[in-house]
Amino acid sequence: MSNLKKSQPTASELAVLQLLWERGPQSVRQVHDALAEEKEVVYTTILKTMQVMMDRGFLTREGAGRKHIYSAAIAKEDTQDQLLDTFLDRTFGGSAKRLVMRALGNYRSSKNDIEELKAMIDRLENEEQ
Amino acid sequence: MSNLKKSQPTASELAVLQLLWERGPQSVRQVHDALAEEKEVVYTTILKTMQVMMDRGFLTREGAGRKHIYSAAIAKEDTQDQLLDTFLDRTFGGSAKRLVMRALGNYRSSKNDIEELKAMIDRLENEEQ
DNA sequence: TGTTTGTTACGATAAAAATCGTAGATATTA
DNA sequence: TAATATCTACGATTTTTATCGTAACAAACA
Repeated sequence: MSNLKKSQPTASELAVLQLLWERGPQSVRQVHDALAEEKEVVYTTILKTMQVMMDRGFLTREGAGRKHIYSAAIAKEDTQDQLLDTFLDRTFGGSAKRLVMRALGNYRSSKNDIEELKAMIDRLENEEQ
Repeated sequence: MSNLKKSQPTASELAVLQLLWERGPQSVRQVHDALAEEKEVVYTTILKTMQVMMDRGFLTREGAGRKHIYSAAIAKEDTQDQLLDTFLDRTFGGSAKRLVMRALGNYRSSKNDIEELKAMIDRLENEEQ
């Protein structure tokens, strides 16, 4: 059984990925402008980050003329799952239950959220064999 | 409204904290020996880490003779809450619901876990005004 | 055509985190 | 007491992450 930890995106890389997942393929300029609204940052910083992400296999790109258009090369769900797993170990000693209870306790849920949650629980109960 | 990000413990620091939260006050030697079971690491690395954590206000200590006994100076729950909040933003775009659904989907829950979860949901529903 | 503007490549630097080695003091024990 | 073992303090180094500046080139356009 392989126990290799796949390398995971860093915080800044994740910010880029979030954007690409949400808005689809983007140029460095687009990513920069969007991120710069949150926090001042120089264009080439984002460029460099995205070039590193290419090397790490997190992004692909297409050269449309002189510009490049970047896309996420790793799936949102897989990535989130891996990060969740790491976070769970580090912070909650691996207990998903504790994490869930805490999240539910700390953040307000709408009526709708609660309905979905109930449905999820029903599914879990039925899955059990 | 203060928007200051309190500095949060790093991954290695969290490993130390987990131990102290779980087992209570410990010497560097004890912490080192426990952590070394997981991953080879030199004694002074842990010592240094814990000294830094003192500076950062994450630990306190008592000098019992020549040895020091360290305790966690920050509360487990508070710390977990802050880390959860950061993680939620970074990885799930701030959506607690998505995080919860994912956690429930990915990790097996015992009958007991599910009961607790239902109880929690009932509480949430009643809290609503 | 020549000037301005936008883009990439890439090294350099800075900042943050993790790791280690050595020196000096104290305790233990042979 | 002398040798050995255990600790702490602390600087230094390494590793990882984040940030930036400059050069080269192409595109737009005055």
